[in-house]
Amino acid sequence: MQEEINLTPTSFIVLGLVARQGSATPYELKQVVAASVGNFWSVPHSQLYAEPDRLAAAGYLAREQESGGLRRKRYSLTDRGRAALERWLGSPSPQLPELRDESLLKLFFDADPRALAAARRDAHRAKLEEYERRAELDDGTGPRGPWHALAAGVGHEREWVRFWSALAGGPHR
Amino acid sequence: MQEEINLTPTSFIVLGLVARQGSATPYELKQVVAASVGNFWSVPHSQLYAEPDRLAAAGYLAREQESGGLRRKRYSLTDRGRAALERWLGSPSPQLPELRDESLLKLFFDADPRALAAARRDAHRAKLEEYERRAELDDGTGPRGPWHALAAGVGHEREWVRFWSALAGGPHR
DNA sequence: CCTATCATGTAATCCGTTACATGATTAT
DNA sequence: ATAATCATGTAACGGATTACATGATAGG
Repeated sequence: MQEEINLTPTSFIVLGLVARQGSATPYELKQVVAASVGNFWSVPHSQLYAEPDRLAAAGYLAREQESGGLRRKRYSLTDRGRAALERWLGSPSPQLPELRDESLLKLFFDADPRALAAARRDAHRAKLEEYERRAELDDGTGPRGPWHALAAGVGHEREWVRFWSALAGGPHR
Repeated sequence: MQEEINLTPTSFIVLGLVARQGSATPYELKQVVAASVGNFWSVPHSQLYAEPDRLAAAGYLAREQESGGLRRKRYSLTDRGRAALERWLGSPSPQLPELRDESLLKLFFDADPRALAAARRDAHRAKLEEYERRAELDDGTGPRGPWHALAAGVGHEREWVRFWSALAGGPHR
C-alpha cells in the first residue's frame, strides 16, 4: 500500500526544510530554498510541488489541504520522515562530489584560457562578494549549519577566483 | 531527415574526445573518460554507447561498423560536429556551477560537523594526492588543456582539505 | 577445461528540466 | 480598470542512472 521510492538529495532538501519550518507549502519551500540552500544546490519550483507528493505517497510527509480560499497543500514530517532525515544526517557520504564545471570542460578541451578565465574570475568574484556580505549579516544566533555551509562557499569561491585570476593574468601558453 | 537534438555537456565530452582521438569506439571512450575528464565529470558507460548514436543521428558524428570479428561501432567527427565543438569552445558559460556536495547539504542541515569533517578531509586528501602524483608525471608535452584542468583540481581539493580540516580540528560548536 | 574478468551492448525506469497555464494581488 | 507580477500548479519530454545480459579473453 505504501509506495517504495528512493530518496534523492532533493528529497532530503525537502525533508530538511520542512523539519526546520515545522510545516511548509510548496511555495514556501521555493522561497526558503532560494534564500538558503539554493545557493549551492538549487531545485526548480516544479520539483518542489512534485517531490512533497512523492514523499507523502511514501509516508515520509503528511499532507493536509488548507480549507481557506487558496486551498493550498501543506506538508509536515511524519515519524517515518523524521527518522529518514536523521538516518541520512548521521550517515557518511561515500562519494566525492564532482566539479561538473562546464568552463573546466572547455578548458580541458583546449579552449583559449585567457578568454575563458577573465569571465569566470569575474563571475566567481561576484558570488564571493555576495557570500561575504551575507556572512557579515549573520548575528551568530540561529542554527550553525547554514553558517558553516556559507563559510564553505566563501572558501570555495575564493579558491576559484584565485585559480581563474592566475590563468587570466600571468600564464604564457 | 536530420534529427534535432540539443547538445548537453555529455555531448561535448564525446565530441571533444573523438576529436582528440581522431576516432573512437564506445569502449575506447569509456577508457579515456575514466583516465581523464571523468575525474571531474564522469559519464556512465551506457551513455557512451547511447550518446554517440544520438550524435550520429543528428549528423555530428559519422558511424562505421567495423568488419572484423567484433563488428564494433567506430565514430568520427563530421564537419558539422567539428563546427559545433568549436562553437562551444569559443562561447562563454553563463552559469556558475553549483557545488552540489551532499556532505555540504548535511552540514547545512545541522549534521554533526566533527563526524562529517574527518571523513571528508581524508577523502579530499586522497584525491589531492592522486592529482599531485599525476601532475608530477606530466612532461609538458601534449595539450595544455588537461594540464590546466588538473591544476584546477589540485587547487580545488586543497581548498576542501583546508575547509574540512579546520572543521574537524578546532571549532567549538 | 573452468572460472573470472573484460568488453560490449540493451532495456526500463525515473528524476529533473522546460514549457504551459491560470487565478490572485499589487501597482499605476 | 488594466497591466504586471506573484502565487500555484500541471504536463511532456528526455537524458541519466540502474539493472540486465552475453560473448570474448585470460588466468589458474
